[in-house]
Amino acid sequence: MTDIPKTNFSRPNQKPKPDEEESGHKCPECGYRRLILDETTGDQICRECGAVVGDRIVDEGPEWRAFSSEERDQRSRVGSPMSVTIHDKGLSTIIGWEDRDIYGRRLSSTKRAEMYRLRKWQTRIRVHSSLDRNLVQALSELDRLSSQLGIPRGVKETSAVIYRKAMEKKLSRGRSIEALVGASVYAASRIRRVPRSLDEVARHSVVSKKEVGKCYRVLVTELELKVPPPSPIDYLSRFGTDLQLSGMCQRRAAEILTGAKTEGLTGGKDPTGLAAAAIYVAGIIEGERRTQREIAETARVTEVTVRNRYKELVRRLGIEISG
DNA sequence: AAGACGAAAGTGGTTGA
DNA sequence: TCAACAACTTTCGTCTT
Repeated sequence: MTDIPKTNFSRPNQKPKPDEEESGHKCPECGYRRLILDETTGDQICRECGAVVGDRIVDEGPEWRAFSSEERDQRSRVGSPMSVTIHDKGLSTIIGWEDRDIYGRRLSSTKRAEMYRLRKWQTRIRVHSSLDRNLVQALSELDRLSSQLGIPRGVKETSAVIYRKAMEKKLSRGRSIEALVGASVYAASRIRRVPRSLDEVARHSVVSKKEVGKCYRVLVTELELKVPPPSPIDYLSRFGTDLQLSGMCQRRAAEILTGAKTEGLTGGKDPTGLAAAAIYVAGIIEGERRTQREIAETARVTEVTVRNRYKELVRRLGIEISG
């Protein structure tokens, strides 16, 4: 009756202790070895606590190519590249509150009055409608969620676009910002073929999986989003990186999955489970064996699923494995 | 001792009457 | 709306390396 519950490491939500050997480097914030590189920003993002660490390359966004001096003049940089993830698309200038000029001298009274007027208008214009206030909140939630999920910048931008479209269609009425942002992120990650599962999104959100799912369905139908069915191949690079597998091994896994698809083994099956199984088999073939438990944990499925899928793959594709 | 295996029962989502 | 169903999970005892 009073049995102490046994530790079961196959539980998908079981967190490894800090300092335990995991993939990636150690996060200075939380101690987990869950740092992953966001190629688009060069940031190291912790998949555990969402901390952004490492040397950030300042604003490496598009510096336009110029082929003539006129072009150079026209296109020389002013400020950061425009981004839809900033509520006013990054075009605003913030007027400081101090009544001093850039040299620290006090301003004349007429100048002071002018600055006061400017500031007043700025606050009115910048966040002038409830629509904008909603966006400000949504985009900060988007920031948080996408950094926790380790989502690349491009996907984040797509999420922001989807969210804006949802706002235009007034889909935000009666729905929570968090759920709508979660749904946008989920949709965007699938559209851009770096899928996160509904589970993963919901795990880092304050709203339930059910609600995110409901919002997602609304988004798809109302915005007529073209969302491709998730392919197990899309998961390979993420899982492969987490498990520190070579590119060769990942390619082998992709081959196996392609074979499985032509054999009709993929229908109705959990794509993450299939990807996990393919990685298991590929690991053995390429001499980079990972245990079923390790793979199950990174793919967030159970060992049993990995086993069932890989047995099926081996049997139906006639793959010989040794060891 | 860790990893792999498979049976059996339970769970949540989809489908079709 | 409900039952049947397939896929997946949980749990656990056993075999293999």
